[in-house]
Amino acid sequence: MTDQTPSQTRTPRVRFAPSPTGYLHVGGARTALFNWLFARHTGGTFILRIEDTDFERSSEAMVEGILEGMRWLGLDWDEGPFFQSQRMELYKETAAKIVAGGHAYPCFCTREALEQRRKEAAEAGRPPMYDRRCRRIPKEEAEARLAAGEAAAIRFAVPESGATSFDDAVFGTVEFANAEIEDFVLLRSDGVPTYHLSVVADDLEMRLTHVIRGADHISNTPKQVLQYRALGAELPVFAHVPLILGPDKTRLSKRHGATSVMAYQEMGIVPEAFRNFLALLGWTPGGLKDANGKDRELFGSDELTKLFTLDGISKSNAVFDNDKLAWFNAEYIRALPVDELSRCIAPYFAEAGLQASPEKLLAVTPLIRERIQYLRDAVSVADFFFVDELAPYDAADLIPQKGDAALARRILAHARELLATTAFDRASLEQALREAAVALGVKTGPMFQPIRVAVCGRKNAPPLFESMEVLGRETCLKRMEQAEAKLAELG
RNA sequence: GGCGCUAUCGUCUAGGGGUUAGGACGUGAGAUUCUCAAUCUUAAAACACGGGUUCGAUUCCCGUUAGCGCUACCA
Repeated sequence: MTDQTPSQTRTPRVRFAPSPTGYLHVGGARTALFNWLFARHTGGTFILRIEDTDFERSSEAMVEGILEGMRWLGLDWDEGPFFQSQRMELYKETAAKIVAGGHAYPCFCTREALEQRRKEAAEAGRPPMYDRRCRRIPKEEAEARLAAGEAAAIRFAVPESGATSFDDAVFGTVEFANAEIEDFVLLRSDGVPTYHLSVVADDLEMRLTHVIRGADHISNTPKQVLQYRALGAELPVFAHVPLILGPDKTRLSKRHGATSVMAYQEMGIVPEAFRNFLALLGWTPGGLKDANGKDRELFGSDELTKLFTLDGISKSNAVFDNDKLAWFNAEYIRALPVDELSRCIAPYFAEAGLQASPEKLLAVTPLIRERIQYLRDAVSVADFFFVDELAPYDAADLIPQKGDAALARRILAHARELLATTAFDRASLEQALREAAVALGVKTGPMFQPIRVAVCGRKNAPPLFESMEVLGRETCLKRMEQAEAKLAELG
């Protein structure tokens, strides 16, 4: 049976509840994004809750890492961060309520005994479920043992027959036979709640209307539904989001490369691009065509929040495609105003140890913005603007066609003379050098290559005249002389 | 193994009982061009398989297969 709840009619309250056992990873980021988009779309509340009940694996550094990732992505939360480690009383009270209702019981089995039995079951080919032996201990006996100080975990008493189901906003009705659900632990013998208890207690206490989370939680959901029922509480709307996979179609993990959100920041992904990309991984806005009748994919945050609904979420897992992310990123980079882009790339030059004044960077930015996919690429594309000495390059690159070194020499010598006197703006430079090409009887392609290599130190570079203008007469002449010397060496 | 979920180009996806199965990324070709990029044009590229239901299934149903998830006193 399925509980229909008024959850969908109340002002939505949703949450992102990561456990700080690692940095904010791509999958978590998308879950957070979906919750955030949903909250912003509906005018609801987005809550951040840190699930740090696993003290061994949780750390403060990871909490900070997660918050950093959230901030970078621009996913601002309205309440929290709340820490489960600070809400222990709530969980104990909730467990006590469930016990009082007769839906849970103390279990005196030790971890070791449990493990042993599981092993035996595995060997015997039996399902490794808890055998519910402590459920049969008479109440008085159990209380006596508790009173005597015997350690006990609290287990939920799952109905032995029937089925538990829920209506998922993405997957529809999902049903599990109760016989398949084991008597899971609510409270460990040291009094620390398990995930199963703490989510339910918190989701209830925080009055969440929707639980949007990874599809890996589908099988946990009946355990939670059972608790809602035991507590006489109404169910939130569950919406399970398909998982993000690596290129080999296994769940995305470290061995697929960058998996931490901040690694993408370091590569020079812009947050808007990442959001756009992530949003479209497992979700599509309904039937949006551009002027040419093609499906649109570029959506800014405002548009994303306007468009986002749960029923656009797909059911199948999605492979994380770096190439597509790079494309989104390049699109966003090109759409950025020049001054903003130049501020965005500045840190990468500093990191590379290059002195890049804001003024010069601003002049360089329009020359490279169509040539980078990641912000970080700016350094490798534009470093020659900011170095005193060009990195060594192959002198052979100076020679335009079929080893005609003499031609290269003539071009460079002629151009150098010209550049000593012509006005150093792009238009004048272009005019002068084009005329020179005619004078030398050389096509523009071969004409410009030696100059480009001499001035930029590479065969592929931003537009020549604009680059020379930024570089300035002095630098250009110096570099051309050096190139001529290199050519001479070559013989 | 058990349980659950899923299945359209290489990838993200649209579509839906009768379509030339649409778009995007990537890839190939061409155009443009001072190189590279950007841009434009263009090409190749998919309904996992087998049974039903139906006049007709890629679409609905069942099964198979595959993938993924869960199977802890982790979350």
